[in-house]
Amino acid sequence: MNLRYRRLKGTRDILLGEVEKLRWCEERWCEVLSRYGYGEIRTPVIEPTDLFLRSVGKGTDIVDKEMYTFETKGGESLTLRPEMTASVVRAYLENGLTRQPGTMKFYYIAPMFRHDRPQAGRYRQFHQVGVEALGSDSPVLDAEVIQTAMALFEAVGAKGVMVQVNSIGCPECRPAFLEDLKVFLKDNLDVIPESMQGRIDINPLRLYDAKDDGVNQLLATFKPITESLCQGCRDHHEVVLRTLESLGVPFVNDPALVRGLDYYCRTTFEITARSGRKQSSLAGGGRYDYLVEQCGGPATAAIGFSIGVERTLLHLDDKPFDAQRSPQSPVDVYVACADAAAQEYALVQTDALRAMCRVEIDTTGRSMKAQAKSANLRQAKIMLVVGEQEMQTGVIQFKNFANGEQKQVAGESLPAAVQEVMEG
RNA sequence: GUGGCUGUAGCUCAGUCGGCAGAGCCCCUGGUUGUGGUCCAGGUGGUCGUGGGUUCGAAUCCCAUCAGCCACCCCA
Repeated sequence: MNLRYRRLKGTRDILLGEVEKLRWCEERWCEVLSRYGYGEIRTPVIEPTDLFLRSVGKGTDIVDKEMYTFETKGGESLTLRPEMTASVVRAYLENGLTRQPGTMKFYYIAPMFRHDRPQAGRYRQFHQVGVEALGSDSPVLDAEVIQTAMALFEAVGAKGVMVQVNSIGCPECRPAFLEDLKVFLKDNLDVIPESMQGRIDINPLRLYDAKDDGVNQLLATFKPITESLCQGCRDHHEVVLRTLESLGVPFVNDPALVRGLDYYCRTTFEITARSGRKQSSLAGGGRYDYLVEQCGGPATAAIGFSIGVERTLLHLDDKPFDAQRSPQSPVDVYVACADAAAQEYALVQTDALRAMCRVEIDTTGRSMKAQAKSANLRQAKIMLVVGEQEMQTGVIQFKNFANGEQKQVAGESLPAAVQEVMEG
C-alpha cells in the first residue's frame, strides 16, 4: 500500500500480543521493586536542555549527538529525556524531598529518547526500567541495588546474565589517575585510532569502552584504576564486592569497566547477557554522590541503574506468549445484529451486561455467518442474535458457544442468563 | 557518521533465460433465504518502494534515490 504516513525511524507500534507480554513483565518488575522498598516516580518527558548538559556531561555521545533538542517559540531550549537520572534528581530537589528521613528510593518504567541509528534491540524511543536511591553512601546499598537489578532479570526469566563491577574512584583520587592515564595514552598515540584520540583530553576513561583490539591490549598494560583509589574508595569497593559475594550474586570485578556518563563515581556496574549477537549490554548503573549537589541541592550520596526493556525482551526469546495471536481483543459476549435498527436495539438492551463482562456489538452489517465467525475469533463465550423478530418480541437469541445450545431470553433476564454462563 | 543485506497483495513469500502479476493465509459473498471453530465454490485486493536508462518488450538488466533490517560506533 502506498502509505501517506509512516512511523518515524527508530519508533514502533506495539500491538496487542506484545503489549500483553510487556505488561506481564511490568507487573513482575513493579512487584519486585516494591519488595526492595522502591516507589514509582513519573516525570515529564521534556526537560530543560541544560539539565542533561550539566549532569550527563558534554563529551558524552548522548549529549553530543543523540539528544532530541528543540527550541520553543519563546526561545527556550528543551530536550526529550535521553535518560532518567537527571530528571529524578531534579524532581527530588524540586519537591523538597531532601528533608525526608532515610533513603528515598524511586523506580520508573518509562520511555527515553536518543537519536541513534536503530538496530536490533535499539530504538530512538525506547523504554527503561530503573531505580534511583538517594540519601545513603553505604556500600551495602550498592550491593542491594545490584541485586535488585538481577532480581528484575530473574523475575521475567532472563537467563545467563552477568554483572561486571568496578570502582572509578572519587574527585579525590580519580584526577591523579586520569593525569597518569593521559600521559600514558599520549606516549602510545600510534596505537590509538585517530577517531578516538580526541577523547584523550576530554574523557580519557572512555577509551576503555573502545572495542579496538590495539587499544584494549594497550590499556591492559596500564595500572588498573582500582590500584589508584584512595583509602575511602578502596574500602567502599571492598565491602561492595564482599556483600555481593555473601548475597550469591554472580559478578566479575572488571577494572576496565567505565560508564559513558560523567556523573558516576565509585561503584559502576554493567549487566550483560551471554548471547551471540543482539545487544549484549542489558543494563548499566552506578554511584553518583556529587550530582545532587551539582544540581544545587545539599550534598547527597546516591546510586541507580537502568535496564533496557526492549533488549531485555529480545533476550527472552523463549517467551510464554504467542506474538502471532490475534490483534483483536477477547470479549465474553458478542452481539450479532441483522441491520442498523437491530444494532441500536442491541446496544440499549445489552448495556447492563457491561457491568459484569466484556461485550462487543457488531455494527458492521455483515452476514450473520461473518459475525458469528468474529464472535469465535474474539473468544466469546456467548453470542446474542438480534433481528426484526427479536425487536418485536423483546426476546433475544442466546447462544452458548461452549455447548452450542441456543435459547430465547427476554431482555430483562439477560444479565442473569449471562452470569450463569460466566460462572459455569 | 561508516558498511552489508532486503524492498512483489493486509500478512508470509514464489516469480526460471527479459515474454499475460502468482500461491498460501487473512478478508468478503455463497453453499446453509438469520448462526462460529471443519469443509467446498466464488470474489475483492498490485504505482512489483520511487525516479530514470537499456530493450520490440523490464518485477527481472543498469544508474540514482528512498525506506526497512542488520552490523560498526556508542549505549540501555
